[in-house]
Amino acid sequence: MDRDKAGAQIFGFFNEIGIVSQLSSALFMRLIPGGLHLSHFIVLNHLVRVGDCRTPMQIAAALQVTKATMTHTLGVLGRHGFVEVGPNPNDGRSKLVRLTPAGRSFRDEAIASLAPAFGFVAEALTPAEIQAALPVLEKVRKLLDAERDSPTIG
Amino acid sequence: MDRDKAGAQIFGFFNEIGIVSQLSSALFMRLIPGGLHLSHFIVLNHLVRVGDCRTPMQIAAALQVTKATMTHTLGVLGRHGFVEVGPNPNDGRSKLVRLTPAGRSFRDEAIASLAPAFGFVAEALTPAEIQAALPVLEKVRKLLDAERDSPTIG
DNA sequence: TGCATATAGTTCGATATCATACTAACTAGT
DNA sequence: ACTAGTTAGTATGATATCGAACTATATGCA
Repeated sequence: MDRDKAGAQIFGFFNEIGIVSQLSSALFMRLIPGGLHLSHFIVLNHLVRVGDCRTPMQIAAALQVTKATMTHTLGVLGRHGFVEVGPNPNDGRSKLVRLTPAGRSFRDEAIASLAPAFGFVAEALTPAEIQAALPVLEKVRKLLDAERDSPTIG
Repeated sequence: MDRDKAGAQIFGFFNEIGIVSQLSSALFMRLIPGGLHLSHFIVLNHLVRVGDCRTPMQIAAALQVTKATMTHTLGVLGRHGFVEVGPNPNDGRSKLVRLTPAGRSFRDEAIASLAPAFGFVAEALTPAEIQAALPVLEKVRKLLDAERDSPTIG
């Protein structure tokens, strides 16, 4: 049946994505200095890209983790001196996260030390190959995002 | 610089893969019956696909997790009655994992209940799109596998 | 045979993540 | 104002995963 074949194919597709994600995360964590976890680096990188003075909830939503996880992650980054969490003048329940100079330079150095390993992959891949896969991945991400917000099933 | 641009592009590529992996895992776990973790299901599915009577190490290597994790996962599956772990006649250090009928039918039912949600994505995606992305993902996986076995960096 | 090394699996401690429950503070409707 | 409901963040307990140390078995070499 067509539907079954499509199902099997999409299953293999997600399986492959999961494996690649796992392998790239493992490579990331082997190379990142200071034993920081990938998720910690991602928060630093996010703050650099979108600007700091975000609330924990904003970061958690952007990075698709729970707020409890974000509390934990910000605690780790704070203990490393990479972020500072202060009060939010606009909302007494909330807080504001700011990147410290140490956090910013750690992020920059981490990217520099990671670049060679991932450049190795980038060189083995043609730009055409990346361009073939990226739009599909983005489309899938949007589909999954939509499914998450308004489930068609359960 | 070309190299920097390539690095930025590959970074976005892996970032997108990570997000899709995370979202699809979350969707998976929302729908899988019985509160089983995705990793547990993956082991069941692996045993169905490659046949059982695998050793824990073989499964761990195929699924890219440590043997300690596999010990834990097989314990959970065993407590559910989905697998049985017996001695390995060929190697006294080792064991053999066998799927039980309950494990096999759980896997089948799980796939059936998962199919609609992922079929939703499959229908939004054209086969051409999947065929554009899959070979690239497989190539990246092989590159990362090779990098893991013989690191060019550190 | 006997010993050094390698491998399979387990155990243990640490950490990341989540779900749930809780507190504090904001918001809306009356 | 008050009250009900909502939202931000934290605390707690559970689970998945990993690395390192350990045990038992296997292998290779002298």
